Amino acid sequence: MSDGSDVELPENVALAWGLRERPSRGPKRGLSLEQVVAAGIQVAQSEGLGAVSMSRVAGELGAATMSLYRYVPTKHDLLDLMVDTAYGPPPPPRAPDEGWRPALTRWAEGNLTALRRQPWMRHVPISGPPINPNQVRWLEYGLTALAGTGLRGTERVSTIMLVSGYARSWATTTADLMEAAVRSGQTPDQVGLHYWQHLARLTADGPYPAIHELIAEGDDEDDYADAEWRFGLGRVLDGVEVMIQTRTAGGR
Amino acid sequence: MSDGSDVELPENVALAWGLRERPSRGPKRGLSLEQVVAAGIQVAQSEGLGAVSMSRVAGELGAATMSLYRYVPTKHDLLDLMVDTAYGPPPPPRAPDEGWRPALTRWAEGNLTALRRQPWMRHVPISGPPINPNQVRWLEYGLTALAGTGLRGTERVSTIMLVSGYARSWATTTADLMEAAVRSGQTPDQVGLHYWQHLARLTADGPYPAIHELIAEGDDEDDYADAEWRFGLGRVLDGVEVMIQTRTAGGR
DNA sequence: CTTATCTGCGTAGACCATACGCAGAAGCTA
DNA sequence: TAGCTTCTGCGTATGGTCTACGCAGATAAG
Repeated sequence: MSDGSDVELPENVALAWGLRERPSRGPKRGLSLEQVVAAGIQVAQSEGLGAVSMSRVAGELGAATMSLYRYVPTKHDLLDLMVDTAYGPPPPPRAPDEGWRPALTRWAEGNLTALRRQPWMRHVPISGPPINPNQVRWLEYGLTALAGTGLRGTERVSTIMLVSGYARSWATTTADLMEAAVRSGQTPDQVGLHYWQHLARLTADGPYPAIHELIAEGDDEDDYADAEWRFGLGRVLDGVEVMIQTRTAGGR
Repeated sequence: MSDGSDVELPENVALAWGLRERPSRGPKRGLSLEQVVAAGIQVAQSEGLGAVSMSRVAGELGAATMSLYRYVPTKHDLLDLMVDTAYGPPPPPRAPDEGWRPALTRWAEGNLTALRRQPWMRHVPISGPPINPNQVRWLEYGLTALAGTGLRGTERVSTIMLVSGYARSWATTTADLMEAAVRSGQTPDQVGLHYWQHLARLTADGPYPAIHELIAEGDDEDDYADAEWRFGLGRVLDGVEVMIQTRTAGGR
């Protein structure tokens, strides 16, 4: 019956997958987990993650603070749930006749889009490997993009982590810049300009030749941001391609 | 005298670069910024970032909570300063006769080592582009590794960001796993095993062929962690190499 | 010696997460 | 139908958090 390898699911995971059947004894619940999560997302979206407190979220629902703890074990679990549903489902998976590269590109851009639409998500620390429903769906589609490439299992996983890590860090940096701009009432361009000015001044008297060369070279692109994203992603995928080609060619 | 393009440095940056001369009027200071930062690091290192509160750090120094605000404008600025000094200086820069790839590899591994030595750093959210002294030094050496490769300025910056982002996200995931293990009194291997077991159970009845294939393939490496790190880094650098070679060969 | 300025720091305000326990609602069992 | 069990929302309380404000005393300039 039980083979001993069974370890019961952590509470938060069971919750995320909807595996907690409501008991039939007591009074009916006035709220639902989905409502609580949605209210949390709404607060985060409109006022930032910092505004997400148990009492603020409860207020949004017309409930008392402590009521939320009937739906969620801990605030951090609520945040995890919020991230999972705010991320939403992944973009369409690789089509039968599609190459791995366009599929993985779409997957990466989906990551970026999700993070851009809900920028507060970048401030929720990653609590572990992907285990919640949407996270798992994203993982599935990411792996699907790499099926049949000859990459080993761990390599496929590493590649997915590599790409999503890139999307996250890129989204983070640009969103930080954007928010700094809004805070100071400037355009992002101005903020970027000030950054380089400050950097130039601070490094002026020190041994920073590479930075000076960089500054001297100047930098006035139009579609700067998007080009930079594409560049990084292109490098990552080129690297993956190199490996795939050696696998496909060399056989072994 | 002033050409109008001058924008004064933000307070926290000036502080980080030691550009705030102490005024000569009042009584002598009982502490120094360095001491405050060091105390913060010590608390973070021994009890985790969560234990770093103004009162805890002040206690470490035998001072009152509010005294710290004579040295640091805000708690978040303290955290930024802590990260900058805990990161420490970068590893040796690219030697004259050294290729870009070993130099950048060393740089990436330096990132990883720093993050591993002080794992609490991963929980301090990145507050903007690198502007504090050690951050700038790391940037300098990273760019140095790419000097003379034919890469444009923005491309060099993107590459650096790509590599450091990879190091950060990889360090984060492994440290999370490690801490989860410690918390539950298991070995990291056991935690990893449980993860795959849970994932298998949760996806058992759903449309997750790629995940099932991954699980079926099994995964029992010895030096698993390190191999995975090297794989991702290798992919990134291969991608960079592709671009450098087209630049070097094709001219324009 | 006066005066300006800076120091450490006590107090207080406005939050926060969450442990505990209670009154009442809902269903199960007899 | 009665009683028991279990579950509900949520009030209260504990023990934190950051930091604004302002005061008493120290220091040095004029």
